[in-house]
Amino acid sequence: MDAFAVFRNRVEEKLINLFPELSDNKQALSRFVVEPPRDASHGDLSCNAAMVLSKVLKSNPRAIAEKLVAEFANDEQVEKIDVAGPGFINFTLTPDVWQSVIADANKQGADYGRPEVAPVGKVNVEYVSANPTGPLHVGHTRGAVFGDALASLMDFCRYDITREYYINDAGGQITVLANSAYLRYCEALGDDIGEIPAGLYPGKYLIPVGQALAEKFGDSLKSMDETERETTIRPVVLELMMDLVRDDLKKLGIKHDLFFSEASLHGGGNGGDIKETLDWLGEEGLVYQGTLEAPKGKTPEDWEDREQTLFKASDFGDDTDRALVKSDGTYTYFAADIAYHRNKYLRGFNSQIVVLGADHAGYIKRLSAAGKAVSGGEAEVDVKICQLVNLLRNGEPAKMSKRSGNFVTMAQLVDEVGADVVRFIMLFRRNEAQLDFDFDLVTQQTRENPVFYVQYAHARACSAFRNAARDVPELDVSLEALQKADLSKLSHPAEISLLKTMGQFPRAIEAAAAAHEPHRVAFYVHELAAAFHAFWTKGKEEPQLRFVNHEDRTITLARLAMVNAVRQILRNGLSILGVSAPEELS
RNA sequence: GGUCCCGUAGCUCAACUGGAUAGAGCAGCUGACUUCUAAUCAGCAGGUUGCAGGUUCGAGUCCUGCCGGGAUCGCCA
Repeated sequence: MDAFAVFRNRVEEKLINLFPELSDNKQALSRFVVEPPRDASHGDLSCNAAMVLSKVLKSNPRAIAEKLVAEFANDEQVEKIDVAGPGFINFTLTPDVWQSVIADANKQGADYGRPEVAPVGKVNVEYVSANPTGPLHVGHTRGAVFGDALASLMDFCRYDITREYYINDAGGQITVLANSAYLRYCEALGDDIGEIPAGLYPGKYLIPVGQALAEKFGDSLKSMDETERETTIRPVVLELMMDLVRDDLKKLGIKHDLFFSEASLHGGGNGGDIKETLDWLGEEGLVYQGTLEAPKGKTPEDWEDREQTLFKASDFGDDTDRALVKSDGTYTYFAADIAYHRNKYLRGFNSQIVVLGADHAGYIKRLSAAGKAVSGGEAEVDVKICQLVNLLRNGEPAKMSKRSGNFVTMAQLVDEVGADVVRFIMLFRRNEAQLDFDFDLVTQQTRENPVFYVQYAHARACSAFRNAARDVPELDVSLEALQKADLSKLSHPAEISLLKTMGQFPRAIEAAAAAHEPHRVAFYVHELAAAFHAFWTKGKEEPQLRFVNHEDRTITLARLAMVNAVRQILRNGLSILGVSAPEELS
C-alpha cells in the first residue's frame, strides 16, 4: 500500500461523513493533498484539507481539522495525530505501516510503485523527430532521452502510451540530401567530385550512402534526368538515413513505436492529411486570405506586405495568425504540423506530448493552438522544451573538432562515456534548465557523479547478499524466505527513516508522471541511494545495525528483506530512466 | 519592439505544481576505516529566493511592472 494514497482516501471518506455537502463537490475534494511534511519532526504525513476546504465549508481551518482528528481516534495505524499551525493535520503512523513497504516491494517486485488504476485516455509522446539528413548529435540527445524516459515513466504508470517519431521527409532539405548523396554516388563510381559545393551536405556519413546507391543502381542514375533521378533515389536515401538514426538511437536504448512520415500527409487523402485538414478548418471558418503585420522593432529589409492563406491561430491563444501556403503554392511546415496534430487526434490521442529542442521555444503557443483548433478543444498538446547542453572538459567548454561538417554526434558521446551516464545526466536536471555535461565529472567514480552514486548503492545492496551467503551460508535468503521475515524487528529510527524514503516511491512516480517530469525519478533514486548509503555507514558506528547479525537470525532476515526491497525500488526507478542497475561495479 | 525560458548559498542545482524553519552536492572547515567495499558517512559554516508591488490563512512557486542572461520572431525545417 502507498500510505499517502491510503490516508488521502481515508481523509476524503471522513470528510464526506462529516460534511455531506462535499459529496457532490469533487472539485473541492480534489484540491487537498497528503504529503510528507518538510520537517520530519512534524510527523509522517501532513494533510492540508482543513485549510483548503475552509472557504467551501465556511468554517475556520482549525475547527475543521479538530473534527477530522477526532475521526481518526480509533485508527490503529495512527500512532499520533494533531493539528498544527494554521490547520495542518499531522499524522504519525505506527511502524508496521512503514514496515509493510518492504513486504509490498518484495511481493510486487518490478511492479512495485505502479498505480493500481490506469488513467483514462491515450497519450502520444513525440520525441527526437530530427531531420533525417545526418547522424544525431548532442543537441538531439537530451530530447531523445527525455522523451524516452517520460514515455517509460508514463507507461509504468499504466498510461496508454505511443512513442512516435515525426520524420520531416517532405521539405527541401531532403532534396538537398538526395543531391548530396548523388554526388557521393558519383564518387563511389570513381568520379573526382572535388570539394563539396556550398549548399550540399559535406558530411562523410554520406559516403557509404553513395556506395549503397552505386551497388543498387549501377550507373543507371547518371542517364536519368534530374527529376527522375531525384524521385528514384529519394526514398532509398531516406531509408538509409533513417537506418542511421535508428542505429544511433539504439545505442542509447531508445525506441519508437511508430515512425510517422510528414510526406504521407501531403499525398494521402485517407483522413487527416493536409488538404483534408485545411478544408475542415475552412469549414470551421478558421482559414482566411489576409496579410500579416511586419514584426515590430525589427522589420526585415525585404519586407513586403503579401496576401496569403492564414490560419486563425490567434483565436486559440497564439500571438499571431500563421501562414499555411507558401507563395509557390506548396504547404508550409506548420500546415503539415496542424494536419499531423489532427491526425493524432483522429487516432484517439487526447493527450499529445511533443518534445522539442531549445530553439523551438517560440513554437509552444502555435502547437497548442493547433491542438485545440483541430480537436474542438478536446486534445491537449503539452510541448516540452529541452534546453541546451553545454559540453565541458575540466570545467572548460569542450573543444570540438573544427573540421567542417563535424560536430559531436550522439554516437561519439555514448561511445566515450556510456549510455547509462548519458541518460542519467541528461535526466538529472529539469528539462527547461540548461545543463552542463562535464566529461571528466561523469566518468569519475565518486559521489560527485550521481550515476555512479546510485548504481553503487544498488551494487552495495547486492554485495550485502554476497556477504550474507559467505558469512551465514546456512541462512535461506531466497525471496520466499525474505517474504516470511518478521519485519516488526525493524523499528530502529534509522530503519524507519530509510523505510519512509522507500515508501515515497509510489507517489513520487505518480506525481512525476502526472507532471510529465521524469527528472523527479532521477532525484528520487538519488535520494534513496543517499538514505541507503547513510544506513550502511551507520552499521559501522552501531554494529547492531549491520545487516548480518550473528546472534539473531530473525533480524538478519528482516534486514535482508529490507535490503532486497531497496534494491528492488532502485531497479524500478533506474529501469524507468533506462539506466542499468549493475550487481557489481568494476 | 513582441513572445517564450531562466534568475534560489561562492559554484552546479532541488523544492513533490500554493504549505510550516527554502534543501542537496561541490568548494571550505571538523570528524569516522583491525569493521557488511571509506567508491561511503556524520557534523560546522554558508540565504532579504534579481528588484518593487499585488492576490490569501500562507508565495521561490500565481498576477502586474521593472532589471539582468539566453532563445526565437511572415513562405527554413
